[in-house]
Amino acid sequence: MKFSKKSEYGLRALLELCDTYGGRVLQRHEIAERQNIPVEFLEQILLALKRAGLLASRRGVRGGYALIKSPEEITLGQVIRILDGPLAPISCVSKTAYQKCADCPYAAKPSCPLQQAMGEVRDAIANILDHYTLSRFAHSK
Amino acid sequence: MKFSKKSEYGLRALLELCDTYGGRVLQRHEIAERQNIPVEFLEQILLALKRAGLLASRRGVRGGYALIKSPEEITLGQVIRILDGPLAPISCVSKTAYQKCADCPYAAKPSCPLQQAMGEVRDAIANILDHYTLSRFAHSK
DNA sequence: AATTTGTCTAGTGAGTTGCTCAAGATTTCG
DNA sequence: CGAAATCTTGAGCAACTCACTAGACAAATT
Repeated sequence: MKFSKKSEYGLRALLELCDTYGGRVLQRHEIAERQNIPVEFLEQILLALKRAGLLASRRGVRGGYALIKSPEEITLGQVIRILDGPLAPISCVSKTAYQKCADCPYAAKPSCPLQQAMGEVRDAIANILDHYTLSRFAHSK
Repeated sequence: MKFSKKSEYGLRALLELCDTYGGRVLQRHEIAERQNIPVEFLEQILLALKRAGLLASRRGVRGGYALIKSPEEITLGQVIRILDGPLAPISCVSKTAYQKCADCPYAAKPSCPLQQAMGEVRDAIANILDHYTLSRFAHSK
């Protein structure tokens, strides 16, 4: 039931990028050094965030990465879903990636007893993470 | 961010055992068949729950497993922690298995920005799962 | 003693995690 | 233009975890 290093690194990298939002770009090695993240691994993360539309990048000598959405628009939930997949603790209660359980004897019946509890957990997690924006961390370094 | 099959199977097995609580014992193959769980895998789960004090067992001809705590006393949180480990999404916010993050630059400083959010998530999950007892599912088959 | 159960330990194949490496594309600067 | 700096892409890999299997063993019942 843990988040991966990928999410953790991704969030820490975004915290750095928040601090220079609107200003200069940051290069991978700057972020990596400040946040203590293996640079090549960080790169994959930054690229995933770029493909998801959170970051822009420029190659070449004065290249680097920068946020293209404002910190108020980016939630922890978004970031974690990009890097770690759906938040739901079991897929039969996921809203973004629902899947019927294959082997559960309750799957066919009107209501699975576990589904209700797990649904509540999913909602609680999503409620927190989808309302936590990066701006809430700004300059809290 | 998912729970394992182990937890899911464990909870489903406990639902069966709730139904016969106070009455007869259930054998592994009965539970396995009804809940569609590979019997040898289920066994490991039942043994873990036994070692944790939730179940008793008897060997031999009329052997089997039975709950030794009442369904009101067993919470989903307990079960999941036994089978899946701590609930916290990152170990630096776990109450049952705290560990300082090694590489995080915020680890030393008074407050890590992510820790607050993750702590809230942990509390939300624990609040739900530690208050959901097995008795809430009884006879909802 | 034979059978039926649970107990324990180890193994195993597939997939994931966390990370590394190397070749290539793009931009800037001299 | 050419060299250097940077991002880009894709492959590879060791270690681990997950979900399960197998087999020898212990105890209870008949």
